[in-house]
Amino acid sequence: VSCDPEYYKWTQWLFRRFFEGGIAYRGKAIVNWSPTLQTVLANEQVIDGKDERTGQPVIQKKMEQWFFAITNYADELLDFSSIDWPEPVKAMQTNWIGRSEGAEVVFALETGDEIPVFTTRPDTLWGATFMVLAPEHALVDVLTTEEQRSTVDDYRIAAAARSELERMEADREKTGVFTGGYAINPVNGERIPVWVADYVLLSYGSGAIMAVPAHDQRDFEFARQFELRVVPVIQAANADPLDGSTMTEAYVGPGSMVGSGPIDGIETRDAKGRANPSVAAAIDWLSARGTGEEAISFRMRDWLISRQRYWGAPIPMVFRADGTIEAAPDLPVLLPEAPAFTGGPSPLTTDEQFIETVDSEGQPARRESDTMDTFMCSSWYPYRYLSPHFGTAPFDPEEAAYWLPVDTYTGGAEHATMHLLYTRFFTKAMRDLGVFDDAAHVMREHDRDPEGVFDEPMTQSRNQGQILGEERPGDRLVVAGEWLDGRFVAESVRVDDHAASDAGPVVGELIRRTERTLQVQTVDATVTVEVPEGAEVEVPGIDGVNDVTQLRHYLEVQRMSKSKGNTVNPDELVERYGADTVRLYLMFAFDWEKGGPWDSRGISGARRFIEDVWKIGTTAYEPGAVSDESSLALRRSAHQAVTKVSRDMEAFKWNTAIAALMTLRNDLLGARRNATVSLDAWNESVDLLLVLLAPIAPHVTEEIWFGRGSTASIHLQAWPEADSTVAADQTVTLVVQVNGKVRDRIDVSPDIDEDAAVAAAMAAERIQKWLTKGEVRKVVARPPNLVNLVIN
RNA sequence: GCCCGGGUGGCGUAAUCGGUAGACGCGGCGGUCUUAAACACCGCUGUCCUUCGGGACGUGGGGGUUCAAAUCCCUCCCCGGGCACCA
Repeated sequence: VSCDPEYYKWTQWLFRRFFEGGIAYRGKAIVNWSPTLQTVLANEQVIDGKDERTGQPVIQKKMEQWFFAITNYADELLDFSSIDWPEPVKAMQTNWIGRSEGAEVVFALETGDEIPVFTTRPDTLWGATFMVLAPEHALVDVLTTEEQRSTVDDYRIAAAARSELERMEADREKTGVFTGGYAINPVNGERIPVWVADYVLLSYGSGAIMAVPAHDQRDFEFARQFELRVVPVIQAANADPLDGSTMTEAYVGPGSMVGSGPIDGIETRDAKGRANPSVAAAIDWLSARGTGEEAISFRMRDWLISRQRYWGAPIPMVFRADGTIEAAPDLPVLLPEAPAFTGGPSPLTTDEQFIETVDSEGQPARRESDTMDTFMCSSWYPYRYLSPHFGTAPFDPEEAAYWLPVDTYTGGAEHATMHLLYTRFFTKAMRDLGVFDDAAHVMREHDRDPEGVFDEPMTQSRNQGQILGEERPGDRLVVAGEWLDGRFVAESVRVDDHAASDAGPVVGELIRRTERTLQVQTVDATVTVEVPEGAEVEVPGIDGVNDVTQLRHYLEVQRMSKSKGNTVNPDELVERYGADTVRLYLMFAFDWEKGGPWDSRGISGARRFIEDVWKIGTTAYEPGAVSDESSLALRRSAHQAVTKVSRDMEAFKWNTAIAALMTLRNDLLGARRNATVSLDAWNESVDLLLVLLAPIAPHVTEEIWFGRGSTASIHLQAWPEADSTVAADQTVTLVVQVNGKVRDRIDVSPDIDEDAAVAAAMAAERIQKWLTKGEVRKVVARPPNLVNLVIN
């Protein structure tokens, strides 16, 4: 329970370690502020300019906050080589981290200042015809001439007022203003104008760019908007030379460098970074001259963990009277129990009892009133599970040495760039700050190598899909009434699933209902039907006076939500079918990693299966005329099920594991009918069915298990291993193809050799007529499964 | 626009290495039981043609490689998810 002080004491303890180790720091930055939630949010928690919880817009605000230096780990976080995680999650994290290779190039200003610029295309420097700074860039003030001052100030104020949402609007026309200042292009000494525009973001790179309009679409649009020079420096093969004054879009593609001094003629490709010859040449040339160097830039920002909220663990820091900051000496720093909630700012900011404290020297000081992002608590909880009441550290090193890392972790893919990224970072930071040192020591004492054990929190991860709402057709309505101004005003509405389309003036499926207005899909149109109070509504099967609210409208397949009325209540299902049936159906009816729409009809098959297992396991079996052959056949089925279920469970293929168990069920029912199976074979097969099913249907299998005379729980039984001799097929089907098409199937021994297989194929009854149609030119034999005869 | 998934019967899905397409289940059809219905049980169920022997077609579309393609290659279309003025 992460809100319990026994837990968050250790969250705070970890924060303190992070602070002492330089991972946690206080910084001033432009951050996401949610006016709705009255708090700042991490970048990861802002989606399309809106907060991920309530979907309300977020604004940008400059504030001093606590950050974690997750960017220190950017490169290591890109390395997934030691873990088995889903491709989409790895791709999302990779994109989120956003590594770009390029160069940092320093532009000198006429004021004497310098502006470093990050670019992935240093080879196009000779085509840089202007510079652009983000509106918030510190040097804008310095650069702006008196003439341009008011224009620039107005633009910056307007940019600040613009929400993140507006700034991101696609296809927005480029805006910007000239500062009046100039920079010197370091490669050719050219004087280029410096502009301010909000398409340049302060948060990425250095907040300033060199603009190469000929070869960057955004710069091109800006150049055309403000009539700036366009100078091409890439010549595509077999094409006319580009003309900067007539180009209609930027050229981004391969070719060779032109008008670029020392790198003229060098090939340029689509490759990134040094893999592109022109980029490599430019970096080398810049480094040699000291005007630039190779550089890597990341899209990911440091993790902002301050929250102006009541809940969450208080950040255990103290502001001292002399302006310095230190860690709170005693942990936990408890949340006050009952602060005054005003609906405004966090109640902690006004709780003087909480705020007032003393520093490590006993001098009056003030507490940090912000709490930590709750993702902080979830970043390390698997470690607390090891020893939830351990008193002297976040976890018991003995347990950590034994268990870590987590073998398998499952959850939704929506956590890809939040929880699953944070927890990887957290583990790496904990490792580097020595939090796992004691556990590593224990491992060495037991002659185990701790190398790499604490690099990643979870070795294997899988994402489950989502069960969506069930599709449902709307009621078929027959509406009588009259047309009035394009609407149909009803006198009566009747539900009739079989009504002919000419059974009334408006007949069709109810698609939507809002209050007393119906959308009815007729054969050729969607009709809006107004149902006045007092109009007659008739719903067969519902007694008494009916009302429009009893009409059922169409439900499309989409996420379950109360407001859409498409939820399925698991408690009701468990009540009706039993927990084992519901669980089994959920595991059987979908590809676990994919999910899909709920189908209420299918659950009967799961229920039937459980009932069959019950009958098989609880009704005495009485063998009749026993044959070794059928006894072995049943045992084979059971042992093959062991193989399939074991393999499928490891692969999270619950649906096919259950299908294999259903096949065994079918064989057991058949065996009981024929009664030719020995009692031993029957009992062995039933026991295997129960043990294999136990993880999926734990209650019913346990009850049957004890009923069959066992004294120990089925869940304590060893996982069965298949006997490969028993599981081996006695005969296999040899497929005989003619020109790749299946023409016959014959039963053969599994160890048939190639010659015998071909001979059997040539002798197969249904092959004879094909043999008369031509000569056998070629034979492909894959005994014991297939023989293909090529005839023409 | 870029990056990931995915597209197979009426439906959910299956097919481990390029080798029997459709396992398992739902639904549907036929039958047994029943006064009847439900339940249960048995059989059939990709599409089309058929002289009932069988034949043709079939895994989003088109093209290719191969004795053989749901599976590999090229190309296009559609659906879901993520990112996106990231220099």
